[in-house]
Amino acid sequence: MSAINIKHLAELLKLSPSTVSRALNDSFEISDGTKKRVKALAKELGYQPNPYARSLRGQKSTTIAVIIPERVNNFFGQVIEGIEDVTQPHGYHLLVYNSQEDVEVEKTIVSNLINGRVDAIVMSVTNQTSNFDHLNRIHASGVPLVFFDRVCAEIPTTKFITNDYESAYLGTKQLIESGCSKIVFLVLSKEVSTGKERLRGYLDALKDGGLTFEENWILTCSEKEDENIERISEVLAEGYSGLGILASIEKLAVSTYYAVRKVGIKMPDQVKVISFSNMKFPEILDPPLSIISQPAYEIGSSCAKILMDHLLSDKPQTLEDKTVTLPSKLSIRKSSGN
Amino acid sequence: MSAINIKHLAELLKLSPSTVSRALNDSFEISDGTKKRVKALAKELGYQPNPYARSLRGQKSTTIAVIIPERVNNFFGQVIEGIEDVTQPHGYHLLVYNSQEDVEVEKTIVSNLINGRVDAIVMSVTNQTSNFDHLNRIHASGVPLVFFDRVCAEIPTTKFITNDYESAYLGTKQLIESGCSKIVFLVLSKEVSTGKERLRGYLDALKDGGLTFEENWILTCSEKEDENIERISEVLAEGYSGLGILASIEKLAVSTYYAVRKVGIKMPDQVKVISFSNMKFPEILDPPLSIISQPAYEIGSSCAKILMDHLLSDKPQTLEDKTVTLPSKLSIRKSSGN
DNA sequence: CTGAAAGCGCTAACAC
DNA sequence: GTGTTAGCGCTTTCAG
Repeated sequence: MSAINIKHLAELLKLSPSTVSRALNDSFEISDGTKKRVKALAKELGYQPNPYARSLRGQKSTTIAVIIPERVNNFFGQVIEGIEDVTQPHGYHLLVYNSQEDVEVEKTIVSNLINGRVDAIVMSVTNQTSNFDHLNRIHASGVPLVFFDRVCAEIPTTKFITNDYESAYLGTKQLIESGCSKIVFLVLSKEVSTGKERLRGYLDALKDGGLTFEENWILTCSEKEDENIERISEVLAEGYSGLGILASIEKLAVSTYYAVRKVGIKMPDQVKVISFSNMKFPEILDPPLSIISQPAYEIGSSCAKILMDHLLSDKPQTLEDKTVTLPSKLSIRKSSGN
Repeated sequence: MSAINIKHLAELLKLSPSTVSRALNDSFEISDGTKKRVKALAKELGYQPNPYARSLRGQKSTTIAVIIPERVNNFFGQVIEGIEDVTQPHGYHLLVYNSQEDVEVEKTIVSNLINGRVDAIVMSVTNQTSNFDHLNRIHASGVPLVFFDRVCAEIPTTKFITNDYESAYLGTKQLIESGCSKIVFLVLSKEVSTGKERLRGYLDALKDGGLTFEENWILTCSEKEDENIERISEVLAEGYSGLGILASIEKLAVSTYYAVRKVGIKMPDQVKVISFSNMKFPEILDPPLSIISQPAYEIGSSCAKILMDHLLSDKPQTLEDKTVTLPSKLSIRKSSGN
């Protein structure tokens, strides 16, 4: 409120505000002597420029928005860490929003970002995002936009994803090779980019592995954990021998563990499990979980690097319409029978 | 950049900017007719007020800073979720910063917040924060400041914590009752408020339980996981019968699980473990982990509520100097021998 | 009920 | 090398 500003400094130094400003910004037209005087006083009084005055004047905010669909999640936490490690040294600030897997919330968030609040947006869309008008509007408004993980093919910009198709293919193949003759695919949304690709990989692996896919092998789950455990339990309770489960989301693997306990069967003897997951300690689960882990930190830092290049460039081109794939890693452990 | 602004709207409507502004803000002195006309056009053109112009003018930012020492962590994720759920409906934005357990980073972050960038700060200090000058400066600058979990007793403001002393006491007591005669306390920092309190609880429980504390029962760990596993392994390898471990941080419990595997001993037979932790699925670890879980979401929402009351008040008082304790919950599972 | 004008704090032409 | 002035987009006196 009563914070110190340039005018105030100028009065104390008997200089004009513009000189003070230039001195603080190391303009070449200011003498070393005044620069020192000005900086000394600024430091002494703990002067910090008002960021919003600067933003208004300079038409940039040194702020980036990050929109994720879920907060309590290792993957997104690591992505943000990657973003922050690249942007913080350049003095950028991060506005972090949680769309809570709700398109309406996503729309609201996005509508707040088209008028200069941020210099760029990094986002992963919700499971439900099938209409892209709000994202098109952002893109049309000229705010640089980068997608990661859950992307929008329709928007021509840079996207960072992982090899979802291939990973799901390999995971499924692994289950088949471990002796599974029925493989259930647990998914939250078949509409979202990652869900689609993982489903494709799963289906192709089934075909190549000589298994005949049946519709009910796909279990579309919800955000309600209890419900999911219940439905997975039903599948487990059928007692099909040679059952495998490919969980496309970590939390569904966790629900499977709970279901296994509920039904009272043995993993991996009676059901084998592989999951997409970025948990830190899959080895200490009972049994140790085979996971496909995404290079979350690298995804975040890559997004940020491309944005920094763009934002710090003298003649910013629009962001290239391309998709960069960073490979995930499959780690086999006991849950899948090995 | 070329975004639509009030002046632009005014020209199109053949009105003055001030009238447009008033209409959009539902001023009582504007006729319903013009209000409708203005709002219609604003909506049609997707007008969004420039937030920084508004901030500059109104001397408030509708933005809150959240500073956490670590990003990939369930506890902090849940806290932020709690904060966001309260602040988002009021139109507040969240700048989230990660101090990475580094006081210097914390200082830098904080110094960027004293000049109007945010209307309030919610923070949990780093493990190393023992000098409070930078926090005092914030407090002196008049920006409302709320601490949670890891607090600064020295700064007279509102703090939300959990019953660290009591929880550690109960956890230790539980280990003693399960037959432990030596209990090792794993801690990252004995300087930080939570570390101090948990240590006190642990020590008092030892005393009341009739165990004679020895200096080497406290194992001060580092941020290096490998090193921690190594040092915990050494303790485990001593083969002390009746060994218990109280981990004051989740990641140290995880390291203990790895150490147990490395050394090849049995949990809970040869070592019993209880940990502070907010992990989502302690039941599916091998063995299921006894945890003291903090009410993270409530802590976050409580911080936010008090700030909202303050910020939305007509005559904001300074935030009361008080500490609110929200109780943690001890859940006993097999890792501690039950 | 509406308009004109000032100013939030900063920077960048434009003077000199 | 330094000062004067204008203006970023908005709200809010003050006029009428």
